[in-house]
Amino acid sequence: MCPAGSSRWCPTPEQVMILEEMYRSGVKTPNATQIQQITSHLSFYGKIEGKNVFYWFQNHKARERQKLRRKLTKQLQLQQQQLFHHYFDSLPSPPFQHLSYYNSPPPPQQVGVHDAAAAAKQGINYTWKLDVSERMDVDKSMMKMYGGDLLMMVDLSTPSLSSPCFFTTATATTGPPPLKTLELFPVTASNLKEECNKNNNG
Amino acid sequence: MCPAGSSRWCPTPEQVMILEEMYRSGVKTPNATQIQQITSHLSFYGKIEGKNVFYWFQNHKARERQKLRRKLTKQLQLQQQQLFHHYFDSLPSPPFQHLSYYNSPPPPQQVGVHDAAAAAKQGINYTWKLDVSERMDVDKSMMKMYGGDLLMMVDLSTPSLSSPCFFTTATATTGPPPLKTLELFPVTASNLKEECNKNNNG
DNA sequence: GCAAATTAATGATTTATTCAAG
DNA sequence: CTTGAATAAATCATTAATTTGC
Repeated sequence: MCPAGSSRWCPTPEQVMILEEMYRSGVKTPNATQIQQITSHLSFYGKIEGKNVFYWFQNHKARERQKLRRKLTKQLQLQQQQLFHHYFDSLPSPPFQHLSYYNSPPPPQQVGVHDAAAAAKQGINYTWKLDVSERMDVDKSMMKMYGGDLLMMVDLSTPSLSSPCFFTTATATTGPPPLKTLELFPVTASNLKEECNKNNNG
Repeated sequence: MCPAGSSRWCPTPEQVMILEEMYRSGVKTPNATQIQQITSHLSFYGKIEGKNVFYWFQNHKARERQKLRRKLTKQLQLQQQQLFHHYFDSLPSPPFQHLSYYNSPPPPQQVGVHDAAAAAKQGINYTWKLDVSERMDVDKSMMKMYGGDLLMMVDLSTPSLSSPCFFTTATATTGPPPLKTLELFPVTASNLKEECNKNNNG
């Protein structure tokens, strides 16, 4: 909430909602007329003046661009992974004819922890087992979902790269995986998000 | 509990608790690696596979959004009702010059909507009132904002030219301005549809 | 109390939209 | 302009909660 004698505008949820809807509708750089109309309209929902609207659109536009740029760089980083996938997809005879694809690496704000040291600092110590035999099950079910379309799941081999917030305890390839590590389930990831954002901003 | 030969996954309370905790902690769209790790982990508490985790996050995210939207929409509509009264209660003695503004097919360089059909599909139909007497205040704030760049201000005199989608509502010479236009307050297409669905289902 | 009927939640699929690369 | 990749929205389908009449 907004402090009583705040020196700056605190938009109400309604105001934000309307502004965002207008932005989506194509109003990116309203002129003075539009700004005033918007201001008049929004003043019903709370204290507001023209410059607030002006700044809002300026900032919002800039930050959308920023988001886009970030997404673009992420996309570039993704290229490697995709090449990786295509490589596996073209393999002659994998255990299954088709591998499934179903999701992407998370957006930057969810990743954020870039190394073990940072993770350790915040006391995040996920330690999970990955049962290779289960991967096949998933692949099969995924195959159904997307009708035989390509793959994913393969980046499991590089979890520490694509998903720095999680650690995977390497499972020995011989014998059934011991389940004891399951007890180390994520106790709390309470400040995971903040840390991730913080790191990501840097 | 879950029927024996159930066709769908029935999460245990522990699984749900953990999933929700992760969601709150910032995991909104886990990638394949994370999904597998989560799956492996949750499998300790009961039968589960990757697609269940995948779907759970998809659904949970969507339904949280939906909940939020619904809440805001309700609030908005409530306040719009209040605005209806507020507006007419505060009407000075007519006749005033009022302008109605239709959110435009914006100029090409700011377009987010690619054609009229798309715009129509999105239900873009803002209709606002503008009290001309308020424009003076704006000019002052705008001047300050733009630090002497007066170009911004001049198009106030020709709103219908600079923004072809501004209409002037002829104020009836006999009686008050038409009241019904306020009902056309900004309502997004998604909101409408959502409400329709809600009504149909209920 | 207790099922049949009804409603609400939610898991699973399908469809539409968005963005950018070719 | 078309297409691929990814996501979100909408929808379908089943399970859980609940209401209702006995």
